[in-house]
Amino acid sequence: MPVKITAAPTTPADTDLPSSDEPKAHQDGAFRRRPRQSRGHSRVELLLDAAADVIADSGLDAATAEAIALRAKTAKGSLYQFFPNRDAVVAALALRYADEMRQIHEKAFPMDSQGLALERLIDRIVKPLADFHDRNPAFRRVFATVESSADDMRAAPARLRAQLFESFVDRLDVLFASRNPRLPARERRRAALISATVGQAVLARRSRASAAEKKPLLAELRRLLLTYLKPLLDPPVGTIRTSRAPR
Amino acid sequence: MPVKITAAPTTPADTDLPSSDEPKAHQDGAFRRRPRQSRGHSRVELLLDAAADVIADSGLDAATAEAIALRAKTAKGSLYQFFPNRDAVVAALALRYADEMRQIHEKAFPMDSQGLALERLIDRIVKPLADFHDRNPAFRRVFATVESSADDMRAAPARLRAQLFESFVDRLDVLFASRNPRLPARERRRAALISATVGQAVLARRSRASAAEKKPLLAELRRLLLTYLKPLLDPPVGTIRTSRAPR
DNA sequence: AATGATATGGGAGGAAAGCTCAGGTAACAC
DNA sequence: GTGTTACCTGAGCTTTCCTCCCATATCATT
Repeated sequence: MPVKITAAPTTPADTDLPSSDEPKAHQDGAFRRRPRQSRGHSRVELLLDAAADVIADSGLDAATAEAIALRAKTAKGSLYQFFPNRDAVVAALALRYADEMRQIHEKAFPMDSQGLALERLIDRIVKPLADFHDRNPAFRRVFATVESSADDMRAAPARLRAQLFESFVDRLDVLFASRNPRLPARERRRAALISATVGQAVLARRSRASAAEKKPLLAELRRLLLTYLKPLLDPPVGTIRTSRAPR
Repeated sequence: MPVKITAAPTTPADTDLPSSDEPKAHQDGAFRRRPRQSRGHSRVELLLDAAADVIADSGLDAATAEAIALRAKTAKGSLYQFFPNRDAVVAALALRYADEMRQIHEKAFPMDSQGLALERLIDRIVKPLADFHDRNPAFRRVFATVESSADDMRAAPARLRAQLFESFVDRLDVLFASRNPRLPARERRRAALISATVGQAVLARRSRASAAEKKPLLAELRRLLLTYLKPLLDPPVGTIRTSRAPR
């Protein structure tokens, strides 16, 4: 359903506002008030889990404040205790996903890539991402939001996804550069972009496929990436696959 | 009874998608009342165009009945004259897209594929789809709706997209079979699925890319598909490179 | 030109979701 | 135990947007 948020009166009598220093950076806007007791922390986690469940089951639009609260076995009021509005819940969930995703990326890109066969390298990156999708069925949907949406809160997941994707492409770019320094930069980046796009798409499709098809689809993705990247990264001796200096 | 669902298109003789010569079988649900004067017809077109504009500019959620009517320089009441509800407008738009898309598919898959080089074949399919994306910036968004959504009307675009995708995969499947009859069916279908997924994803990304990158991205997609499909469709050794008369 | 059929526009009604608030309970510090 | 602060609750207020209605305007046909 179209959900527009209102300017939100925001006339809270006092609101322990900035007060002083703030080590937090981005999450400042995501919370109305940060939880201070363990009870509060776990409630927030509960709410995020509930949101993920609802979204996985019935889609983003079904994740109304009411539905989330209900699923979390709590009251709507509690939700608004910590979150300024409904979209902030989804944004926070997106943040949680993004964090985990970033960790996966961190791990998947080894320093010592040089020694690895391309095949192993692809495996090392693709596998944990597939697992992540399996573990988080709501992930795809949270980040399925499209870019525009003038609204700031609403656009948060899309922005986050763009960032995440960007940084992933950057990593690929660096990796490719280290494997084949003779590959021209533009071409290299394009290959990184394509690889990321393709990987994302096939993984998304895989997560909707029947259990029996999951493994073969993953294998096929590997093969696809391998045949695509091989000529770029492990070029046949003495040839560079570009227009310049064919030799 | 909203939009008719016919899964399993498989053969090239069905084309059961709504075409204007059918009185009121399928679109009965999509229209509250069909326009009978040219004025009404053009108003409907105007409304759909307006909806496409709004969606392209500000996303699906922004396309409220009010916003659409405003953009079309008409009144909400007129909208409800023809459409039973807001979602029906989007559904109708989706239908319009699906129609055009189907025509493109029709044209892109030639009967005489046998004689064509794989490279030309890919071109012939990919190019018109890229053009379509360029012509219809709202397309991606209309069909971006995720599958769930218990609502019948709401889910129409997603169903339509699934159908369209399915039929596209079917066509690829048939094409692949004719090019390499020795390819096992499951493997063949998987290749078709992957090809379609990948093509879709890269085209979607391309439509968001800068003007300068559009062409190279398309070229890269072609190369990707070529290297992926080559070993499957034009197997290196012991192949039957037949056009007809396989034996 | 008359007259019925069709189309238009704007506003009322109402449902659904967002959000608030006053009043309560739990946790923690002393 | 007492005080303070953090948290919880859920009925209800507000907003948004869908949908209906109907007076008025336009068309189409005799």
